[in-house]
Amino acid sequence: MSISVAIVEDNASIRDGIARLLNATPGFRCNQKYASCEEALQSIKEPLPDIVLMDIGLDGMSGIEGVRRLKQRYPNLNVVMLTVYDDNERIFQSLCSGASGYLLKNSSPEVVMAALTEVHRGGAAMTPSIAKKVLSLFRSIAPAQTESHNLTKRETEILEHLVAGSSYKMIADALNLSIETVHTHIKRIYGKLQVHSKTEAVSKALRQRLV
Amino acid sequence: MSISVAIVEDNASIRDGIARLLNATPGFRCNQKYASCEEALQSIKEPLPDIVLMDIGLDGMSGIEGVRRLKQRYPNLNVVMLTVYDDNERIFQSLCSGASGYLLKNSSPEVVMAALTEVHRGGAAMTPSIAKKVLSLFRSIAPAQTESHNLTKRETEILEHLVAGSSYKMIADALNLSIETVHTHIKRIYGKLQVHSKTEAVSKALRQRLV
DNA sequence: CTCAAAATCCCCAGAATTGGGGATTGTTGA
DNA sequence: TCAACAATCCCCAATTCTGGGGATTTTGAG
Repeated sequence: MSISVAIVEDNASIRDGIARLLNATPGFRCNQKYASCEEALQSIKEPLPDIVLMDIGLDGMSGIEGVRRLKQRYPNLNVVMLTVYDDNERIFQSLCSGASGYLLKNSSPEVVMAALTEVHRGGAAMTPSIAKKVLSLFRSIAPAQTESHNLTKRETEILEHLVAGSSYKMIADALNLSIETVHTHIKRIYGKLQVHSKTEAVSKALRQRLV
Repeated sequence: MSISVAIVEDNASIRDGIARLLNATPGFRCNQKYASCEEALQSIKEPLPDIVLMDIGLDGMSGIEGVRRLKQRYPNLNVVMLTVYDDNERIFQSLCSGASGYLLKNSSPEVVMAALTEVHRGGAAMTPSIAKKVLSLFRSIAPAQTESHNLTKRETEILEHLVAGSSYKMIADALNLSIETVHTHIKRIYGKLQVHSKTEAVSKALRQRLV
């Protein structure tokens, strides 16, 4: 079965050009074309396309807001941005809004097709220059790593359950342990993390990426 | 001028195989091979290779620590991870340590070559499945989106104290409230966040960047 | 001004957590 | 082989949370 692609793009000639290209390429088809996010949000329906190609610089709602709303309504829908913008802010917003890919309009048709194929397989796609910026953004917002508290395997496991919000009893049931054993492990965890409550432990665990 | 590549890889047959492949491919050359990070850090020198291909699962110093030290000494050196691991933690650590790419060992030679070319051009390279995980990690550490749970100002304030690990009594003291007031606020917070304990609330708050 | 929302306070009872004690059984590295 | 450590389990008492009820006062937007 070929990959069905929907296009959201205000420039009619670009829109039709991409659609024609897709329909002329074995393995792809395009039967949904929209000139705006509003139109897409209103008209798109089951059966959903496999992938939505989304422009950013649209009249009315921007493509970034568009992908946010599309993903909200259809969380499993794959949206790939296809745009001329390569500034950090737009990349950042798009990816945070749930886009599965970010391509620049100067990409060759082969690159776009390859990207669509990869996304359809469950991956994500970016042009290398975008990937570079993503990595840079990634480092800029990454929390600092801290020293190891050398928790044992069991302790780490129990800490994960704490983060999930489980009570002593729930953890005991899940791991087939006595509540007292869970109690003991948690006492040791508190000692190693230097905390005195579940909330503190959870907070520390999440902030320091212990889980 | 061809792209010069150094290899850090403990398995001799893989190491020599990649080197042979590179030297047999027009546009690439490989004249630096190391079996460990220690060896690479000691022997690598000007003129630096254009790119270092780094394994992760090495004897002695891991490739992640290796890229950190290499980038520390040569900030402009490009390092690409080539590994069998695809867990979030190793990806995260590698990229934060300064890697310009992350490839899986099951990638075809063509993909590896293409990635090296892109990195040499100043981009970054990832296999699509890795890119997917990077985007997911990206979202997980991205700064706040605004109030989706419409907590009031007071409720948010109290949630912050919960995240800090405070007890009802400590919060009451800090905000000059009665414990019962804190109790009431927390009951409302639980309702809005759809949780039933402090740990769950803290976990949700941190994961969704509500604080 | 007026009304709804926010913020404040109170009681109760069952459940859960915390911090002290202990103890036994494996595993494992020196 | 033996000590250190991980993992398991138990008791007790004090404290803290959670989930129901209520209630009153402040505040802010229309």
